[in-house]
Order: sequence, then C-alpha cells, then structure tokens
Amino acid sequence: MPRKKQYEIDAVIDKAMLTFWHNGYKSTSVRMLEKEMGINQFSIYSSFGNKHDLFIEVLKKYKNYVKSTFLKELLNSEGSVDDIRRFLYDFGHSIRTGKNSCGCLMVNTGAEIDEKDVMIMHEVKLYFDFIKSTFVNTLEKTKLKGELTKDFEINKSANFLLGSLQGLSVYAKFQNEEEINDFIDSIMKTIS
Amino acid sequence: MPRKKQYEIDAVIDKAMLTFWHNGYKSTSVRMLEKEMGINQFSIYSSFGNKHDLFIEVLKKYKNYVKSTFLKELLNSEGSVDDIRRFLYDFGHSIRTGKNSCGCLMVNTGAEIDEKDVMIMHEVKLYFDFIKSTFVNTLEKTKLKGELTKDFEINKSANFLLGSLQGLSVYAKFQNEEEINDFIDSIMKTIS
DNA sequence: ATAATTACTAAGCAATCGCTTAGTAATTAA
DNA sequence: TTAATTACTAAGCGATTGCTTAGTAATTAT
Repeated sequence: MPRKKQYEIDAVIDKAMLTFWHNGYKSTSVRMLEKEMGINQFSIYSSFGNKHDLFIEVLKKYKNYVKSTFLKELLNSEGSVDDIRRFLYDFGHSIRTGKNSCGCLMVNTGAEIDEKDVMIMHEVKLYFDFIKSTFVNTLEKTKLKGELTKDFEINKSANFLLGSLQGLSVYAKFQNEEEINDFIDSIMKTIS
Repeated sequence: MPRKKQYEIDAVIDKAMLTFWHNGYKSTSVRMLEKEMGINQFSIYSSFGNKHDLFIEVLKKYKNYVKSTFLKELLNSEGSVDDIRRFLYDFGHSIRTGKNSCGCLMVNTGAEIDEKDVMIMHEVKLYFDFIKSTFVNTLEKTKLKGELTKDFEINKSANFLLGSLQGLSVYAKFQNEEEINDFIDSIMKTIS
C-alpha cells in the first residue's frame, strides 16, 4: 500500500557524512543537509528522527567508511610493521592532499562536542577503541611473525599508535609533506 | 570628558576565553558571552568589534595563558629531558582532572574551524609554531648539556613532540590516567 | 553650570536555527 | 475502482543567532 521512497537511505547518509565532515556538527544546518542530501526536510526527519540522531548514523557510517578505505589493508594484514607505516602514511597525506582534507571526523567531533553529549561521545569512544584493537591485532600478528621482540609491549604500543594517529589528524592540517613524513618516521621508530 | 569603562578589558577577555574554551567558537553565543563577561552586548561590540575579532583576541590570550602556566617551567628550563616530560604530564593530566578539562583550545579550534577562515587558522598556526620553537630551544639546551647524543635530530624531534602534544589533547579526553602515562612514556622514549 | 564626549541599558532588527504541519501525490491490497 | 497507507512539497512555527539603535547616565574641559 505505501508509496516508495524516492531515495536510498544509505546513499543519503553518505551525503550527510560528507556535509558534517566538511562543516562540523553544529555548523551543519538542516537546510544544508536538505540541499546536499537532495531530499526534503520532512524526509530527513521522517527517516532519521532529528539532526542529532542523523549525526549518530553518520558517525557509524564514517567508521565503516574508514574500515573500507584507510583501514582495509591493515584489517587484512598478516602482520607487519610496514603495513602500519603505510596506513599512517595514507591517512596523513589524505588530509593534506585529499579532497576531503578536513581531518578525521571523529577527532573533529571529539574536539567540538561537549562531553555532556554522551551519545555522541560514546560513538567516538567506540571508534577509538576499534582503532586501538586493530593496532593490537596487527601487532600480535607481527610479533608472531618474529618482527617484534618477545618483550614488545603490544597494548602500550597500540595506545601510543592511537594517540599518535589522533595527533596526526591535527598535525597534518597545519604541517607540510616533509614534516608529516618526519612525524610518521618518529612514530614508527618506537615499534621497530 | 569621556565616561570611564566599568570593566577591565583584560579581565573580560579572560572570561571570554573560558567561555569559548568550554563551548567552542560557534556554540558560544553573544548572549552567553554577555552573561559570562558580565557586560552588555553593546560593550562587547564597542570594545572588540564583533564576535570573530573577540575570538582572535581570546586566542592570543590563550597563548599567553599557556605560556604563564604549563609552559612556564619549560621556558625557564636550562634544558633537560625531564622538564619536557613534566610538561607533557602536567598538560595531559590537566585535561583529565582539571576544571578546564576541555582539551586544548587551539587543537579544538583547528578541528572546528574551516580552513577558509584564514584569520583564525593563522592564529592557531602561530601558536603551534611557538610550541615547536619552545621544544627546539629546550632540546638545544639539553643537547649542549650533553643529555642528548651529537647526532640527535632536534628539528625532527620537535616536530614529533608537537604532533604528540596535539594527539595528547585528544587522547587525554578519552583515555584513563594509566593510559595517558603510558602514552607520555612512549613519547619520551624517542628522545632518550 | 554648561557643553562635549563616551559608556551604559534595554529593546529590537533581519536572518537563520531545528522542527512541524497541512495538503497532495503515489502505491497497492481489497 | 476504491480505500488505506506512506512519501512527497512547501509553507511556517517559535526560538535563537549576530548585531544595531535609541535613549540615558557619567565624566571632565571649559
């Protein structure tokens, strides 16, 4: 009986992701979303509830986006220090040169949103936990391969890589190509 | 002939700094500033021009604030690795436990504001350049004292410390005390 | 005292915010 | 073909945004 939707949920969340990514949560108005998503405000509210709930969906989408792009090789890695280096390199330089050179949406959100907004902060924390666990898994495989010493502290190193990645998200916005490479070099020296 | 101001410029910028720091640039309304600064909107506009110009003043104020607090010992340091460690420790844990636990205003601003706003981005970049130069100066003194090897790369290390500090600003918002200590440990291992 | 200058208060401006509502178009089971 | 259900468009809601203006209070050289 019902009428069909004239848009695909997944596709419009993608558009919303880009809009929030470029402008931040607060600066993205529903009018902008309406324009960029290509659907009427009513459709936004009937499909996603409100701006806040849509943003939560966008954060989940971003996580999957990163998994299918920057993290893809690392998630399929058999474990090697060079795979980690390549991930940092791709991520860092995409911020400098990419068309979506607005840093990491999660880092930006963590900086923008008040900690009192527990829903958003929880989603950001989940993302960071996932990033850390990816580092842990990769380092464990790398250790098994014998690329790391037996006393190598995997958990501590994964925490360091997470913090460094967060730093890279900001650093790469302001520094040049050479400085980004130097930064990544310094990071990698600690795990080799 | 003129009537006296009923407030001190410096004091109300201080109040404005705290307000912007806690809420971010965009989320801070002039009504909030009016309330927190304790002066009428007219006085804000007559003394500072507009919200944007006031924020520029606030960023300059924040730089001086950091210089007179977290950076104080480092700026007076005779050069030692431990002074750098203490700075990172104070900074990181102030984010976790301090009453101003909203991270670094410059990192937050760099994440929030579009790069098209060159005025604000310039002020943020100036701050980061200053932080780096402080690391360079401290490392040079440390090297002269013989605490670092002769082939120690000061510029590269200062860049690394800057990026790590930016990472710490985000990392300390989401991780616990032990993880912050581990992160700082990992950072310091690269320069000792 | 008076005139000139600046700082104050409070009201209000147009524009935009997130969100809703009224009315119409499309789809399909009966 | 009809009735029921959902999706659409477009207008508009009250609240808030950055900022201004009109009118008054305070200060000081003359």
